[in-house]
Amino acid sequence: MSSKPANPASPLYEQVKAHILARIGSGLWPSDRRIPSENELVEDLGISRMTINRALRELTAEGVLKRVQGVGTFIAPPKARGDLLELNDIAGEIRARGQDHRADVILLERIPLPPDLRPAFTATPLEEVFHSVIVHREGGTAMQLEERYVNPALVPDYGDQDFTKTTPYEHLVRATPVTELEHVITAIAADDRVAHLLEIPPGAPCLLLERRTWTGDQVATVNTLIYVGERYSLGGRRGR
Amino acid sequence: MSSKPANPASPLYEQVKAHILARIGSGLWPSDRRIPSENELVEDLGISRMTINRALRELTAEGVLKRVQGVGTFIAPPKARGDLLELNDIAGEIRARGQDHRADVILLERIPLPPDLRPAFTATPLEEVFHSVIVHREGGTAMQLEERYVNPALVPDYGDQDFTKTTPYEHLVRATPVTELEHVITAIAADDRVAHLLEIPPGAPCLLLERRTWTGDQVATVNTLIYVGERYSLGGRRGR
DNA sequence: GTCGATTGATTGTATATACAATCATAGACA
DNA sequence: TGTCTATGATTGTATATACAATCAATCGAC
Repeated sequence: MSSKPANPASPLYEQVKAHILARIGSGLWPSDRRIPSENELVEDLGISRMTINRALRELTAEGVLKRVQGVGTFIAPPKARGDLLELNDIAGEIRARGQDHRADVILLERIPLPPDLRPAFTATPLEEVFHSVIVHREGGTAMQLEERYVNPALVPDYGDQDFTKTTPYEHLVRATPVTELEHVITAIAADDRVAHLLEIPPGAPCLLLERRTWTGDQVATVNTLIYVGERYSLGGRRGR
Repeated sequence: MSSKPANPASPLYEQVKAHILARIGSGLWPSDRRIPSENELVEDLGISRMTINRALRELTAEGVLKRVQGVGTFIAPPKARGDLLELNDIAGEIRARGQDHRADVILLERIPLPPDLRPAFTATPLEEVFHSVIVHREGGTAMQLEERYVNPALVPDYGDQDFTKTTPYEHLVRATPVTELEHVITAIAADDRVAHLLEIPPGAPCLLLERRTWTGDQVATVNTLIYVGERYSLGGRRGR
């Protein structure tokens, strides 16, 4: 390795961090790779060990590295992402669990905007919307009932999709980049329709997630997602 | 101020952090207060300046302190929050609706750490925790059952609070600046205990929010919040 | 009274040095 | 072959020292 990192405008410890991040970013140091020890970096970079230590310690605190006393310093695997406020890709989640995902398309059609949805689309007056109802299954067991109303101006081909092969999520994420999002979560008891579609007893507790997304200044989607309480939870983590 | 902080089981810089967090938690050092300078803390605690500096630097990175070169070190104000992922102040929400808030304190005690909570506090081994159970009412109607386990090292006076006058939320926001947060949300059917405390029929759908917060590298609180599905929902909005 | 320079206080960074703690490996011995 | 101990490598912490950079207050000149 070469001598002192360049860019004297920032402190040395920051330069060491940048040096390491560049090696990670370039793929030179992939996940789980052991990097040179502190003393090796002292030789390589001609910087004091305490400065190296600070850089490595901060990258460790930031989740970029993991260190084992007596052993060495390793590139940490990328963090699993998942946040309540993000769009939920139930198919992806199910597959990530090594389970078989299946989508039962109950309905997919273009309809006149129902009067009770007018308030939701006030900002984006429409005559018609796409309406889809899909049950997502994990290993055959119903997990989520998804009902969506989609703005055809943004996704003209929504109605042509085969949602047994792809999912609305996958399609919408590409077609309607989310610039704003609002949601409400509560718990409901499954009524007869929901209980039937999700194959649970009437009255069983379900998580109801209502969500509206915008792309630019247009309402893109209005979604009602119902999860079987016993089979699903939403989680997230937020930190420094 | 007295001499070296106690508890030699942890490194000095951690002890200094705990020492400072205890002063914040006790209300001795409120928001925006300037704390003693590094050199003053060197005198007060008889520890090297580099060790003090490390403690203060880490608390700054964690959002607990803010530092101004040439001026001093200050207690950072609690961050403005207003998001699903943030702490929910049910009392504040109820009052904001112009409704009367009341807290029924079912229990508030200091207990040995229950074995089933050990995993939650793995990162912060404790012998004891504070345990509180409170029912929050809006205009007399039960809305939320709140159960909390609180780290006494961070909030030594938690057990002395009158939570009919203030709320755990108000107290904890001050005492345990949240530097990391994780949660799980799901829907449950109220069991007999919950149904009794929330005055709802057994089996009624409730939103279950389980949350764990960290202050610095210590687990601060482990919370179980149960909301009556029919009476409460959690919402949020996110934009660019 | 205003402006600029100086001073003192404080935080910020870097280095050298020392010792502690942990881990993995190699070697010795039964 | 299995166990135990010693060794070397590595990270972890603590201290002392030095200089840099920034801020606020004070002082002096105009």
